[in-house]
Amino acid sequence: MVVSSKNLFEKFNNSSLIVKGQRQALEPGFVPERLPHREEEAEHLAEILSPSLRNFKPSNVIIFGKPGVGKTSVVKFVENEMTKAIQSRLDAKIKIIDVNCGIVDNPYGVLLSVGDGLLESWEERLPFTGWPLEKLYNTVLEKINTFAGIAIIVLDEIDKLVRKSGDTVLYQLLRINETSNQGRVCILGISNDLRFTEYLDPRVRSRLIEETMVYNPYNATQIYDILRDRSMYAGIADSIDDSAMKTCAALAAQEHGDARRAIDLLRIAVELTEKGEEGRIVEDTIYEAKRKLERDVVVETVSTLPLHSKLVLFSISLIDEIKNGGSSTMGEFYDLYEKIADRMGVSSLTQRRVADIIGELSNLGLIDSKVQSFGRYGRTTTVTMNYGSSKIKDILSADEMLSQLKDVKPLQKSLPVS
DNA sequence: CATCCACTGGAATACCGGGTTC
DNA sequence: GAACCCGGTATTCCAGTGGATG
Repeated sequence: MVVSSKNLFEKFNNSSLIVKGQRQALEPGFVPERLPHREEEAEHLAEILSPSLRNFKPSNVIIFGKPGVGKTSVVKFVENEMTKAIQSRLDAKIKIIDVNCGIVDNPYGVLLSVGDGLLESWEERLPFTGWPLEKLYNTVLEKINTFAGIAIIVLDEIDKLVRKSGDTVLYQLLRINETSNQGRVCILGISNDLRFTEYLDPRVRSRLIEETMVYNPYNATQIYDILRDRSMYAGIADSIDDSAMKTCAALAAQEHGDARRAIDLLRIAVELTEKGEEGRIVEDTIYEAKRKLERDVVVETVSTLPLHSKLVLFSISLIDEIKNGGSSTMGEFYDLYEKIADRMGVSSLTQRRVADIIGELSNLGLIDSKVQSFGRYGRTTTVTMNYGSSKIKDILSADEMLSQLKDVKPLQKSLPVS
């Protein structure tokens, strides 16, 4: 091995030749100073929330829109602006509490986040489990009362919360305004799913949804503008071909106008270029970035799967291999899965549970599954692989526990001829 | 239109981390 | 600090259901 006399970090240290500005501008969480094609939405939201500056409770709002259409960005942007506005008015008592329901999706967690968001000092943090829900709720209520201002609770991915835990937390939060004589809460929900309100109790629905906003997907031109903006912030504008930027925008526009994906692509293209020699982002770099992104997503999702999901996926890929891309039925891969689990010395899950795992894998896009009826011969789910089974097996083999299965072959006789 | 297999929704159970009480 | 309470999560258990084919 050649050991250079230079410091090990030298080659990473000298800043990129491509990124001459803020690198964060290419990261998912970045909130720019202006939001191309979302100015009106930001203004509208600010208008809805503005009563809080005069100590009135604003209407509750729900923002709908597909992923990557700027919902969260607009909200974060307005939050920042509002924080600035509060600083110049000492009389306004406002707290903004962010809850990401994609992560915190149970009643206890949501109430806890609200309670912690109202804290004045670090010491009074609430226990993250253990208390009866009622006690937690009363504590939160008390805190809101002593705060005696307006708490704007931002529930990102509110649809996930409702789907998983129902609407009781929302009911409780809304009830604060009737019980509390001092503080007020305003709920700002962000949802990917237009229909989640169907799961709500009518009383909750009418009180929660006082205002709605629907953000439409961006088209290619709009994404192009966003990308140009971001490349300015990042200082990469001179290093990227216009055609590459257009391609990037076009690819993302095809996927429901998802600006986040466009920015992801751009970021990866930048990273690829930094490692390569050309020093310029061209159209091909974007396509290469796209392939890398897709590959990474599959590797990431497969390798972070829980053990039993991996085993199920493994069985499916084995059968897929034997049948040369054919589909397999519940009976087939469940038998195989049981054998594999047995060989590994772990107790197998029931078929019921495996049926759910199939649903999860299918949601992740790793497999396709559909229920098929064979008349007299009953009903079953058949699944097909979405990615090459050898590729999936490779990723799975990276798992220590599974590497020993590399050479497992299902017995031919266990597979009925289809 | 009966029949067959397993899909599917919900109740039940087990276990976990953590607080509370005595 | 043992025994118990609490809510969350994962899984199992059970029973009702679906739907095309023969």
